[in-house]
Amino acid sequence: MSTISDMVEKYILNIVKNSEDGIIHIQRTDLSSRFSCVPSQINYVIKTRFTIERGFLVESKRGEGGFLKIIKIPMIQTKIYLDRINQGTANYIGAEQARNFLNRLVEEKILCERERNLIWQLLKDESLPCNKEEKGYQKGKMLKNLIGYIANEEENK
Amino acid sequence: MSTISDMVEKYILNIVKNSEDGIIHIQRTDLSSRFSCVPSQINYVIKTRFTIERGFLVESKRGEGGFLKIIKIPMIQTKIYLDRINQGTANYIGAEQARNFLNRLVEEKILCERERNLIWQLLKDESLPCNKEEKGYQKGKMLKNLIGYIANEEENK
DNA sequence: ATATTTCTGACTATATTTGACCATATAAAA
DNA sequence: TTTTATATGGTCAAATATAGTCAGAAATAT
Repeated sequence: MSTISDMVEKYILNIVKNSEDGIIHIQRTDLSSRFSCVPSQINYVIKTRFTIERGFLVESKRGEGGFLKIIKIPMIQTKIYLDRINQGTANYIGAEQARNFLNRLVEEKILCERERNLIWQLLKDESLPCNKEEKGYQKGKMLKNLIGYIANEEENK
Repeated sequence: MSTISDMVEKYILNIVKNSEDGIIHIQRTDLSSRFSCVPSQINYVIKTRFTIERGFLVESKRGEGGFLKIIKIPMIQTKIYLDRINQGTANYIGAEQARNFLNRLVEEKILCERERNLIWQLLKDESLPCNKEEKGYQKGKMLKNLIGYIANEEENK
């Protein structure tokens, strides 16, 4: 009882698994023709299965020579970090919460002070020209991606 | 998976790298025949890859003995550079522009690679859950705050 | 019966490639 | 010296090749 999306997921996972460094390049059109589905279904699979929560980062490029780049990051570490900031609402992060989280990363020597300060310049509310509600989601998203990156870095040591 | 434009870019970069002073003269027609493309594609490569954000200036001359002169901008004093960039930093910043800018700061040794990578996690479009228009202004705002911070880093100590 | 997940397609966004037409510098001819 | 021919490079819009978004239909699970 496997859907097309499940099969596409397995197919991609397999390629990632057989790759040297957990980084692969594939083409959306190739996948969609391989599985006889519309191209946008590949986006659906990416969006629902290759998330930061599941330990993946995805980048892409359009036009001639376009591709999907899928990057595997270790989920366990990601999860630990995600759990730490996810006290309360899942995706919404307040300013205070964000600062506390960064400070904790400094305490744990995951970031140095300068790194924290630089990051804060982008994360602080004054850098986000939108309403309070949106600011919260932006901070959430930004921190999640930061976490994904850091977790990946740890792995590669 | 490399486009013609990518190859032309690499070819030129290599010549620049092997030059004494980072200044080279090449001919548009030579490049286009070498890579079997139309001459205007060389202009495309120049326009998209040899930008000021990436640290290049390009001059040219037409007619008999014409050429493209590609200049790798040498290191400038940190503060002057930041001020110039800050002046030139529009309110609206595209993703490519942002990345080029960060890379430039790394080249100038204003940021180290890790700092750039961390910052990119917050600045990239995937971290900004809003429409394209807003993303541009957010990146502009974030970069300005980042620059402001770096420019005053000494005094803030 | 309703909620959730999956699938589809029309429309959008972006990167690259191509070609027709334009601009300018130098050399040759008048 | 002025005009004309030749040799470069520049611009811009259209064609092509990818990928992304979103809303609604269809299928599946609860």
